[in-house]
Amino acid sequence: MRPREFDHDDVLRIAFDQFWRKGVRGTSLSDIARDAGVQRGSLYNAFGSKEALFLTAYERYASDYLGSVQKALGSGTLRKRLTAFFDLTIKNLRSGSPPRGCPTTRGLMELASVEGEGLDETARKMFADLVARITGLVQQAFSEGVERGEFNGDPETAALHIVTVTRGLAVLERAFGDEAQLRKIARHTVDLVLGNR
Amino acid sequence: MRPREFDHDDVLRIAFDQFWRKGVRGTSLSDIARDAGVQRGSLYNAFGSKEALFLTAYERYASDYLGSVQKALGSGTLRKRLTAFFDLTIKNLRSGSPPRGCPTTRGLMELASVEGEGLDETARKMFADLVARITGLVQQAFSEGVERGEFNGDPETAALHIVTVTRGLAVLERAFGDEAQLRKIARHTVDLVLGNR
DNA sequence: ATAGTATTTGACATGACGTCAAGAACGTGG
DNA sequence: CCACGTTCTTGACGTCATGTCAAATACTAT
Repeated sequence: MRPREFDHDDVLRIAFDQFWRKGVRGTSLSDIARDAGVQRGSLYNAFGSKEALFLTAYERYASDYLGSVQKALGSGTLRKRLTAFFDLTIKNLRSGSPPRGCPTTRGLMELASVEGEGLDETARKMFADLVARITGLVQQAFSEGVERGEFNGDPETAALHIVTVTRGLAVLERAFGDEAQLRKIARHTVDLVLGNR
Repeated sequence: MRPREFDHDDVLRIAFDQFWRKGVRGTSLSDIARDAGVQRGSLYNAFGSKEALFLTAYERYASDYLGSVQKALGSGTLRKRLTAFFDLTIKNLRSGSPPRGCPTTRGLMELASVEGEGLDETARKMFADLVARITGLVQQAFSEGVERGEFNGDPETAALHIVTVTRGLAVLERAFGDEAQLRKIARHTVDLVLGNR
């Protein structure tokens, strides 16, 4: 076996960063190859296609991100948990300079086209899966809140509402880029759901 | 002057439909030209570029859509107005078969990339403008609700929250495509904001 | 050492966007 | 009524993207 001349993980990091900044369709393999100091052909050999490279790179991100969501939602009062979750969400979609928005939401809206047979459908499932898992974690936080008398209502509906707001924040971020506004909406939402204080 | 051999508006409709279905970057001018029975060159002559064609086509949609939002939010109790607004939102993003999602949200997330100088920034402003106008209309509905004693709270914050939820619905639609779930979230949001009935 | 195998590399095919010059169709002024 | 100019159309071209392939290359394991 001839040894690979580049680091698999380095390329994945570089690729994800480019995809995040410029979108999947807006990023060419030549860009990534140049940035990584690799020949384009080597990327095809290692990953198969641009789509496959994206999926692999995104999976790394998704698993990391899910971990931090779990951590944010894992301890403290329900109010603390939700606040931490919103903080994490906003921090994520305002990361980078200039900020890059939410990779999941951006990817989902960009790739989940209608005709989608090939990648589009695979990618859609991946994004949808992440959103579903996150919703599950939020729902669990609400359920525990019910047990502790911090919340009375349907945990599933409440979780869906919270996650919907976070996805909406990802959209508003692209539209306005006003972080203070995003925080205001987040605070308002928590107050609305849990009562004013 | 040689007369144009195709209908300007027909092409805009066809183009917007394609952009909506497959995304801006996912649609080629050849596709549109074939669909419209026009030579690709004619499109360049008439509109200048793919981006310009998209902007023109989108502007038509935006102005129509803003009109229907205005209508939905224009009369009845505040609860009726918000419900009509959510109904319109969901109907819009579930239109077509298969459903095509929200063109504004999809376009915004697809095009509002970071490097964005040229089109990206122009398009971003256009999308952001529509979202801002809609927010204004919702805010006005809340303000009138305050005057009539149907609501007490900050209209601006409330409007931002509502619009955030509608943008979030556009994202969840792509992820899950479950219309009943979207309606449930919408109903829950109205109840949350206006009190349980 | 050598044979085998995976990686690299460069050439190629296809299809996208966009430009350009030449041709075609129509109004208009003599 | 005819030639002229303006606009639209058409096809060829350049560039850059994705993806494939065969040949060259550099290790590993026998």
